[in-house]
Amino acid sequence: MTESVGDGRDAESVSKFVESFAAQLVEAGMQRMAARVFAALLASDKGVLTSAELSEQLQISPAAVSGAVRYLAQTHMVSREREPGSRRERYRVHGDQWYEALTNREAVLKRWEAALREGVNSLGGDTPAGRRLAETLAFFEFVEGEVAAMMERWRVHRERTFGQG
Amino acid sequence: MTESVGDGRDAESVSKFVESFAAQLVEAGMQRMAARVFAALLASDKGVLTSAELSEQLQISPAAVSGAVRYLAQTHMVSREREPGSRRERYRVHGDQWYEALTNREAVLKRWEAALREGVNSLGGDTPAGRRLAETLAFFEFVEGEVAAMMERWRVHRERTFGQG
DNA sequence: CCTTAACTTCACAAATTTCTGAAAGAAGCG
DNA sequence: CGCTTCTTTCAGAAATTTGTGAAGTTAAGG
Repeated sequence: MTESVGDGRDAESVSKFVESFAAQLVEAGMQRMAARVFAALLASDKGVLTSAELSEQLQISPAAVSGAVRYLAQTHMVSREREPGSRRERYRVHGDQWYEALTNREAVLKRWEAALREGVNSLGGDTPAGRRLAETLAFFEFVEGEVAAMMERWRVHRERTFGQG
Repeated sequence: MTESVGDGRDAESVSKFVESFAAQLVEAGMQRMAARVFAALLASDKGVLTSAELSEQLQISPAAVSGAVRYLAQTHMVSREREPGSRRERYRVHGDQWYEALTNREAVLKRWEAALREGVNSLGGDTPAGRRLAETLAFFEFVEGEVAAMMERWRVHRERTFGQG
């Protein structure tokens, strides 16, 4: 029998996964603590952990958990719940919702598009640079539409492969 | 008539675009100098600038240009050329190639997938957490395939909209 | 209401990243 | 071949980011 994290899983394996997956997320630009918290939730039994559990499992201060969760909630990677009749908060990864958060990046795309649109206007759509910016803008607009369709196909594919989990 | 950058475009407008677009890229995780260099190339007349031009236009040291270009070349966002018979190097954005660089991120996805696969193995595919990781892995594999198809559709769409630029 | 458990905010110390000037390294040109 | 011009590397100063302890805030439970 292996040592347990409290819910019966192998603490060593969990930690190893959490750290290596988090490292990849960090490399892709996510804040370190946010990445670790997210990975820990992914690897948890129910996809739910309390602030205290995260603090202990990851060996970080409650302040760090708070900051990480704020970021993750803002970007819709996790949701926060309050158990009724308790001041203990629980954080959850919701399969369906974080895929979208990860791929959509609506807000980011929108801001890129805004900057490009301004560029096209001020440089003029009839200059070589203006045309290049316009084409880039068109690319992002295209991608935006495609991603929506792709997520729909994923939902279908997922249903078929995993049943309605 | 507006002041010029040397090739006849309005220096003020160009700079404004470069800085605001670069700022968005930085927010999305790109290094600041790399983002500025890339934006400057996008907004340049021919999509080509020399090291010296970048250095002067962005008010940064040759060393900073060197570092930024190294990053951009590694990630295939720009290509470097050397004019034959000169030790002056030129850097170029190649419409077609940087779209792919931006969307593909093959290497990144592959590493995420590797970390997830290890997680599934060590936690066991029959545990709740293992199943969650397996589903996440399936999602990335799905996305990987979709992106390739999407880029193909973009090429067609682009051809129709902009002609064979 | 008052106590107390839990989360959040804040100021600061530590670590990391970023950019520069200077020196070293290529490569054309005489 | 050495000179000159351009690029890269490197060590360090400066700025930014990160995580913590401590104080502050909110709300449950007596």
